[in-house]
Amino acid sequence: MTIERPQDHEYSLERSNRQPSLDRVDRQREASTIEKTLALVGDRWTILLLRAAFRGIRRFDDFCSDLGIARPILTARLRKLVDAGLMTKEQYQQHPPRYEYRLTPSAIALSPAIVALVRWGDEHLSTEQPATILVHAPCGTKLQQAFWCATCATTFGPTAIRGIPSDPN
Amino acid sequence: MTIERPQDHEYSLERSNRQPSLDRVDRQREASTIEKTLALVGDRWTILLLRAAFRGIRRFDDFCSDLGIARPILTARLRKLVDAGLMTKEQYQQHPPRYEYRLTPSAIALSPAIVALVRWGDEHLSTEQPATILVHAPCGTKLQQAFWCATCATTFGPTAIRGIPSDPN
DNA sequence: CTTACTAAGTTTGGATTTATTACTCACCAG
DNA sequence: CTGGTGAGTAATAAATCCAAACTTAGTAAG
Repeated sequence: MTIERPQDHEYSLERSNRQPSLDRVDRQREASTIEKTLALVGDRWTILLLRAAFRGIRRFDDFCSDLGIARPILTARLRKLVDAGLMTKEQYQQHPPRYEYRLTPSAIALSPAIVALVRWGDEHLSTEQPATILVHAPCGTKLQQAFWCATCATTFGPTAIRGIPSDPN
Repeated sequence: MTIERPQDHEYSLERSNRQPSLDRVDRQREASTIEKTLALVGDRWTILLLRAAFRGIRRFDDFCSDLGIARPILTARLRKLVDAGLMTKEQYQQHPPRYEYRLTPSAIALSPAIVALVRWGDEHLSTEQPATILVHAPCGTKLQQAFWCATCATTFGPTAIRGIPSDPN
């Protein structure tokens, strides 16, 4: 009994979607958002790509040589990010048509996650001094990252987090 | 808040040297940490696995049914995480030998990144209300996440981040 | 006017990685 | 001795990755 998928190749790369069994659909409600998030940015290149974009890289060949990513994969990733609204492709020159890719506000909102990953790697995986450190621009102090409670006006660590069922009403 | 990218390649120290081989090595030094990080947690399952562990899941089959992950992949991912020191495998019962997998402090330190991803997904990818929301345990207020400057004693957003070359001591 | 070059891709074919289905192994319960 | 469970392994099918070559559209050099 084969499980032939109907062809919905909107994004060829997203087709790794798992075929839901029934209890999976149930879990869908709870977990699908992060699954969607990871389907979008959870591969080896996408975060690297976004990070390069945060560093100011905008053009196809610059991404290519900066990351060492193969061209077809870069094409696919850029297209996926553009389709997802994380980047825009803009023509910056008419005569030889040339494009550049820019981050949208939605992608910029991902920076806490990327920063957290970079910082974790620097602290737990790196043997030597990281080459660059992230600082608070106005004062140059090394950046820290924290959970923040507006009510208590305090920062806190991961042990003080709790997940509660959302109560929309 | 303006959509100002936190760069503008004024000081692109690293890109001045365009030698392909050198450039690669050079990039190594700067980027290898995040590349290692992503090699470890940057696939579709590992983050999901960690998130399940954060929710309290510890046993092989529970991961399996909670995530819908295939067994061989779960085996591989768990082994990778154990090897990397993110989880421990502990025998909790002798007679039929049974194991449970627990997060190490190193993995718990990843929670800001995972939380940031979950939150981003909830805000930018989800159509409906997320099923659970994360709150500050003592007071129940919805958690926020921020960059924090110890010197200025203030929180700030991604636009106030700058990367500077690290200056050891 | 032919050759060379650049930016931004696409095509091709093979190597590598991931996933799925089916199976093992050790133990326990009846 | 049959069936069930937890924790895997094996074999195979499928998707993905990458390198290198090719395309396209325009510019520059000789």
